[in-house]
Amino acid sequence: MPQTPSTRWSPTPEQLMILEERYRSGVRTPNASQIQQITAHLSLYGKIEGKNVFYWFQNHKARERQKLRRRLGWQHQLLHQSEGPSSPTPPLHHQTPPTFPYQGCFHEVSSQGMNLVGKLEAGQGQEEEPTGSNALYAQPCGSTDGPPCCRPLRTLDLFPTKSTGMGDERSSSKSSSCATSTN
Amino acid sequence: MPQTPSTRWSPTPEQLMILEERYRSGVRTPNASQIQQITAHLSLYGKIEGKNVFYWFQNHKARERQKLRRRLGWQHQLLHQSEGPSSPTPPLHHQTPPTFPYQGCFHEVSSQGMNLVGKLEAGQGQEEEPTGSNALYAQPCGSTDGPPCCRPLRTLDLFPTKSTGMGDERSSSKSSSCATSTN
DNA sequence: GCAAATTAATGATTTATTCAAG
DNA sequence: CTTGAATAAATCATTAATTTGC
Repeated sequence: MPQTPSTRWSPTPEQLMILEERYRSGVRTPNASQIQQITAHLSLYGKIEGKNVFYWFQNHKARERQKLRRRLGWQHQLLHQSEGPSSPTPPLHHQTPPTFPYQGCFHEVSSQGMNLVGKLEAGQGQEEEPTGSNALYAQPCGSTDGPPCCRPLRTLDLFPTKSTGMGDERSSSKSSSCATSTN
Repeated sequence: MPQTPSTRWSPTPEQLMILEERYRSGVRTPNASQIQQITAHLSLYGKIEGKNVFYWFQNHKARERQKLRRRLGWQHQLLHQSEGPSSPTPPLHHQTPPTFPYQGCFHEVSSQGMNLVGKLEAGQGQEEEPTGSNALYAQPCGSTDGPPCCRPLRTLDLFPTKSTGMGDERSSSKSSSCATSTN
């Protein structure tokens, strides 16, 4: 195939600039509306599709995260998201039916210093409430028009976004109506 | 700095790994025996007490739950968020069985060796703003662009799709309809 | 100086977890 | 208990840089 239709989108400097700007503005996972908007904007500078925008944000985020992790070494911090594939995931299923024996276990387990046993339980329940800021996320989906089979990702339309408080222009709107072509 | 006289326990990577492994294995609320066992195991990698294990599970569980709640929990909670004039009310058509999330802005994958037609949905991105502002997650549900979401499972004929008509078709091949109301 | 080959970036796909709902 | 929805991580594949040979 002499003609290799660019299968891959390549962002133009302008597009990249806009994307980065958006990113810096706080947009990490734009939702449909956001993506549409951004796509429309970017389209003025070159061919682009929503998925490109979506992917870009996804990859950018992931890679930034990756870099930071590697650089700073995410030793022991409050970062437990999922990490390594080191273990082959033992097929361990429910090992023990957790009933509820926390309290009891305490004095038994903790051998030394457990001064706050009493408050522990209580404190745990409340914990800290989320700050409340929310950002928008998008959910992508593509309709490959080739094979007659499209798994309709049913996503509920939501529009939570209540002004994250960042100065982003997040318009919360849903709108997800799409037409799947021949499936 | 010598030992960390921190009053707080900080899980080492190994410990965290083990804990997560246990969590993934299904342990949500370990009982005394479980905590003992886990604590013993973790103690090999660093100082730890049973309460730490207990707390970790409690917090982890709660946190995951909260996170999820933020993302998907608001479905029927704030379903009616007066969007006002511009916001398109959720096109909840009783007819449309599964909500269609993302529209397809996909085109055929003209790849030479791409024989994997089956597609799944793509994931989103997380957020890791180095700028300093941490954002929270919101509810996504967009459909402007989309990652691949076609899966050769069953030919489900979705509604005729209204294809609102997006004048934005710059791509010639793909015929995806991205119908989004002007938001 | 240019062009082919190699390497690095990064866009696009796939996979695996997780919690919630039916 | 099974299914649903959604992400983040991991991976694949292709384009862009860079290097190297002539």
